[in-house]
Amino acid sequence: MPAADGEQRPDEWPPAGLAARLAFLLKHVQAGFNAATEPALTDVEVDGRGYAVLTVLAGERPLSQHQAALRLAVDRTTMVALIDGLEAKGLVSRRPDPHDRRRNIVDVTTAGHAAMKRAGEAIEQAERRFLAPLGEAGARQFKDALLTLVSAPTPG
Amino acid sequence: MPAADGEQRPDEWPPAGLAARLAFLLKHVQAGFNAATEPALTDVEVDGRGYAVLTVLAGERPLSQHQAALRLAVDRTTMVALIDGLEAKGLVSRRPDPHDRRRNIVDVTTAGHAAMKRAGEAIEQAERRFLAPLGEAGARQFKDALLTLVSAPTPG
DNA sequence: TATTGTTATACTCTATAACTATA
DNA sequence: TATAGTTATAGAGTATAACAATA
Repeated sequence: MPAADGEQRPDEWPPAGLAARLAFLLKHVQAGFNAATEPALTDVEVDGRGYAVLTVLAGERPLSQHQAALRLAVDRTTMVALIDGLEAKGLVSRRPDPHDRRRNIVDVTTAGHAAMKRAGEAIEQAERRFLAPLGEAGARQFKDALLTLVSAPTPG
Repeated sequence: MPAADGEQRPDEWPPAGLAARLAFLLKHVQAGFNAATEPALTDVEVDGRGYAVLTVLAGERPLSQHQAALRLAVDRTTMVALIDGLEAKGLVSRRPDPHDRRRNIVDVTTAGHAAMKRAGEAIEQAERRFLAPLGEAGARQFKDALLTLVSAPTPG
């Protein structure tokens, strides 16, 4: 993505031939939302990824690194760095699973819960602003559609 | 994205805390659609990106590399490699702009038009399959919503 | 001076392979 | 043998900086 914001748009946006292409639309909606969310999280200790990790860890406990990785659909090697980052900020802590010492159980600290709450508020506000062009009912339908596709068996 | 397909999903998918988070939904819908599209394009000479470049070049002529880059919202340095790839396959050709010799005008060759047509058919079929869980009206509404967001002024 | 194409370079994100320790 | 965490490494994708040619 090229500066997504600072970059000027051509006269015709989106280009006529791609205005109905799902891949193009998804890519740029995602880029637009990420660009809109980033500044909203500058005051918080976590970015969108960190928020997602905290949310999964806080939602279902206790969770090992690998279990959290499965729920987020990221590789367990990716999870290592994510947890490292959160742990360095004191937002989570690792401890060995007493029942299976191969595993690290990851707990969300008090500071982690606080950061998650603040990030969540900023994110939800960013979502409302971003989805405003759809209207309230339209935004709800849009999210429902996304959820349907994400939940769909194989293809989604 | 971790093998998106081969990877097993956890019991709860998407995780409860993220089922309403736009970034998470967009990321995984996009990943799912890309995974669904890729095999559909194995027989064609272009991938999704190449198809998008061809479509923009064929839709509004003549276009320089930089103009095409603006329409696709990619950097002009990125466009160089994209055109290189298409040119190596004989799908586009570069020629200097007679009115401004700093510019390369990029033409879609006959082979390029043929590849674009075949890719377009495969992609549209993949879209229909992927969006099937929404129903016909739902799929149309979903695409309309994406287009609205992509077209929105600054935030999208 | 500014713009276009190009190259070299670097950065982000994430996966694969291989190692250690546990099971 | 298989799994969890870790590390090192590599690949994809894309950006920034700098240069040559042209305007």
